[in-house]
Amino acid sequence: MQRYVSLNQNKDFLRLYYRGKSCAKPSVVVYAAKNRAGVCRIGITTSKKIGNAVERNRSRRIIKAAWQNVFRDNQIKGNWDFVFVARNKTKFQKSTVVANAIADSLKELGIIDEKRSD
RNA sequence: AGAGUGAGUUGGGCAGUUGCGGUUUGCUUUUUGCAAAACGAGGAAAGUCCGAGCUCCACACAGCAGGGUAACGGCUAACGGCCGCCGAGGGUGACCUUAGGGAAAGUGCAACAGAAAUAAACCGCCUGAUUUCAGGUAAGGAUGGAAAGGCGAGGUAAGAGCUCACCGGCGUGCAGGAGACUGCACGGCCAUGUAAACCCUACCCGGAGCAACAUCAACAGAAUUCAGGAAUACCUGAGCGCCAGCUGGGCGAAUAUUCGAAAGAUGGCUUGAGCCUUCGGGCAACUGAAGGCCUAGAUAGAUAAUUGCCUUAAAAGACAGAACUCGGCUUACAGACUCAGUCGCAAA
RNA sequence: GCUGCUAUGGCGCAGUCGGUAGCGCGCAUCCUUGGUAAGGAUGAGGUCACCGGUUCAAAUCCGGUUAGCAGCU
Repeated sequence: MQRYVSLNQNKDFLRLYYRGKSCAKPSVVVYAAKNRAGVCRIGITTSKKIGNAVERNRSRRIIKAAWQNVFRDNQIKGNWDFVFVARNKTKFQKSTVVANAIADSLKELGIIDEKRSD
């Protein structure tokens, strides 16, 4: 299993916000777009509205753990860039809840198959 | 048992599964990848309010300007910090608070009210004159935060430190103390408040900050001047750039420097005024010796997710995330625990 | 991470060597007009971001807190 590759350029985030497909859930917002990098890359946004540094770090870790569960349990067609935006509820939720939310979002966007996500 | 005071500790633990960060070791070996091991956020990491180390700017210089501190003695690398102690204020008490030099060097300000605000006569009182006034007087009234030291007695035409006792303040002398200061005696009777207003006195401070700075890579542009003497090299004068503000003074010039543009890699980056234990010195802050230990170094940013058990009356919950590093201060903080004083009540 | 600046009526701003806080636009009422706009008159609206200190007295001086904004490779 390969570790995640993170997005760190502001232009990558802007590209997903303007060009990518999006799906909003109460716990997390997902943006997705295809890339040519050969791997799947993710970026996590935690704004100052979430809270102080501890709460932002907490949200980031929960999303990262949820993404690792989704990436392990599902087959992703092609290479995509993802941006996950934390919301106010994220820091109070378990990572399993957030993982279900991400999986549902990716199904709606047609990135993963319905069958494999049991 | 109750109320209250001070000081300190802690800030969940254990195990399983899936994962993360740099380090070390081994295998593979151009990078890289794989495996194993131990380690991996705080008491405030926060605010950035002080003080230092470190780096660059003349290994940093002088004067002015500017800023800071403020009883006294000590501790410290240093400090605006800490300890002790003095004065003042508060509390029945344990104890707490305290930017606490100088207003007799000078200047400014003191609104409104009040007759008058640093200088005195509005009412009143007394004397002369006789209803216009002149003089004396700070006892009493009224205003104010503050009204000419307070209060009592003598004294006087009425009054007044005019005189006296006590208290307060100032000065001098003596005694005690390391000193601030305290106690006693004597003297004269004067001094509003404000210095977190300017200021004076004493002491301290050069500037900027790890996004500093160094090396490598990359880079399209601009500037590096003029005069005189001389030998292209040097000297003199002016200019330019840098040296936190001004003045002096200093430094600089072609594989170099400065400005601009671009923003990438590596170092700086963790062994340090370090931590623990024992013994010694000191009332204490702190310090000396011996022994032991190595305890985060990321660069969009690593400590997570999930399950079970323990602790708890119950629920793992408060405040909160290192970013060059230390010493403090301030602010935020659920719960739990320890120690030492105090007060009144009851009982013995 | 570091360095600065700001907070005053609904909005934009004065006032900061202390002495009872104002201006413009906006708002309300009245006048003017057949009616409206413009104009004129009157009025309301303020914990001077918050907490403490100095002072007789603080928007102002001093310390702390909160929020917002700007700059630095």
